[in-house]
Amino acid sequence: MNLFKHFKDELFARIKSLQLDGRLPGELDLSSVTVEPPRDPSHGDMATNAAMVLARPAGLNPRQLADLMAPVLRTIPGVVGVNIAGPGFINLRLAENVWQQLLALILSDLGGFGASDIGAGRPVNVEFVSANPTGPMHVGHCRGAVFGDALSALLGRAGYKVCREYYVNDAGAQIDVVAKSAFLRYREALGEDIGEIPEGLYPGEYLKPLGAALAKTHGAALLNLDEEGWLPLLRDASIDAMMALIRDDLLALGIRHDVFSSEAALHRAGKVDTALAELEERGQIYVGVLEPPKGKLPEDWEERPQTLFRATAFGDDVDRPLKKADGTWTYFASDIAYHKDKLDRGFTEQIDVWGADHAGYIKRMQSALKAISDDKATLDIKICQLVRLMRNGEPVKMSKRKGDFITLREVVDEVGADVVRFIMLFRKNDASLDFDFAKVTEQSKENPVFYVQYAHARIASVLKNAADAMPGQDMSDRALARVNLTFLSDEAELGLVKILAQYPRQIESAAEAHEPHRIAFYIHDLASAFHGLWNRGKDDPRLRFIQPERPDATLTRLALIRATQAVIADGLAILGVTPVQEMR
RNA sequence: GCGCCCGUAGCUCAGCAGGAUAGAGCGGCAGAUUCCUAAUCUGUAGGUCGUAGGUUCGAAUCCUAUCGGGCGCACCA
Repeated sequence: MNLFKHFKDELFARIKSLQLDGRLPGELDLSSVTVEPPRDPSHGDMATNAAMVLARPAGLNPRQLADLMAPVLRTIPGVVGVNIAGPGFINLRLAENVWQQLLALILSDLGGFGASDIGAGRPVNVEFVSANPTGPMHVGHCRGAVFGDALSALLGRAGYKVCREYYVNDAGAQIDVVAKSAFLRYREALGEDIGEIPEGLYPGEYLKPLGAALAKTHGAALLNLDEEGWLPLLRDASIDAMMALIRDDLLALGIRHDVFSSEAALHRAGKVDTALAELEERGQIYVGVLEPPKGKLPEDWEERPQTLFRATAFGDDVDRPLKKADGTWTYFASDIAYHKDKLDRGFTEQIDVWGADHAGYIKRMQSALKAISDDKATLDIKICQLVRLMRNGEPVKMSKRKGDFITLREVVDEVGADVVRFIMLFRKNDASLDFDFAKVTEQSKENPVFYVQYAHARIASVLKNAADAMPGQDMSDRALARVNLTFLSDEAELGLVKILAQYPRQIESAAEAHEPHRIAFYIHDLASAFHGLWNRGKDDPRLRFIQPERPDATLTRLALIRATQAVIADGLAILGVTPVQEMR
């Protein structure tokens, strides 16, 4: 239930009636008219820019138009005051019972309050993580994983039919490297002394269990084969084992994908060939020579003709190679096929979540989807910036060298999935982020995870104390939804309801912008408003939530904080963070 | 050399696709605990929104240029 949308609909109806009366032109574009909370609450409860936006097409100045509209807006049920301010804002003040009814409505449908239908059941594909199956996930993957999952949940809440997808890069040369590394571990498991792992192979211990498993199922049989013989088998086994590791890591963060798409399968099914043939038919592929990059030339640069995609025709800066020197498809080529595959599965709205180091590929990928879909599909690519791990105020050093990188699992084990998730989401995705092990587990308001959790737990505690103080009183959600709320008129308490009222529009705008961090900030604000209210009871005992001698007032306030708690929990659920009932 | 991201209070960051006097936390200063968890709250000081132009009723937000920081830059994934 988006109250702002409700009043916007009412506003539009009033504008229409003015048009029918001939007091406004019949043709007006209302698309940029907004109804929002004013920046300063003293201005009113809702503000619209209608008079400013429509002034020119209506042939009036904003103040004149506002004067024309104001009397009509006063007739909207629930509006008790209309005033015109600034350059032509129209501010609406709403009756107390609007807020009282809204609170009752929230309580009658705690889970459904934030839900929106702006997605209208449209399918959207969110591809995230997509780490190469060469080992366990490391911290670098963490942010994209959490972001993608929260974005998916957010879109789900906004009425989209979301598919969480993982693209398995199981076709490249690095798979051979894992396979060969695993083969060494296999020999090791059979008792051989393999010595140092050679340069260029993966030295990680995580391949040992795979080696042991292979030794168990195959015995020494694989030793008799030449590389041609064992490599395919080791490839498959490695991919399976590594994906199992990765799924496990993801599960530790509470993440589950709906679909795992294999790059190798794409090739086997001939989908790369058909996708590229389609581009070819459209004349978007040609053989040409690229200009060498300006500035410092790559060591082994050679000027030669290449098979190129005409990316420049779709907004990219240069045309992009589709074939390597040896004639095989580039990664980009199979990525085109992959995005076409998603399109063929019905996803005209696609979102990719990438690390910052891939930012340079955004334009080409969007160009490609534009070309292959005939501009019928959209691809938004969200970039997650670097996370810097900090310990004792110092960045944690990580080198690519043996064993010296921090895994996702280590971080989750140390601070917990909830903390990891919240911290990752308490920042805009394209801003870099310091993750300080000490700070994120600190129990103080400086730590936003704690601060929000504390608000939730505090409410749980009040509800428990209330039950003790008023035995026999029904305090179930259903009972609270029927509480007489006409007592609710305190400015600060109504203020909390007004913040609750914004939740649905926060969901909608966050979903539209593909920015889950907005939800994190919103519930932080909500928690802050609650803590403020709580503390008023310190100064004035009559403002405490629990008033044993005044059951009506108590129930009213319980209703208020229960709704607050539910919205916090709902927001946390989108972020994938478990709300706690008590702090420890 | 080109492209992308970032530049907002001393520090860390928001700013709801152009709106009213630019917000929050930390840090500074001044306060609130016989009482629902003070693990919290209240007040106060602090900003030429990197700089310069432009677009219009109106710009932190859009456009151009410029400075500073990060990332990427044929054939790896």
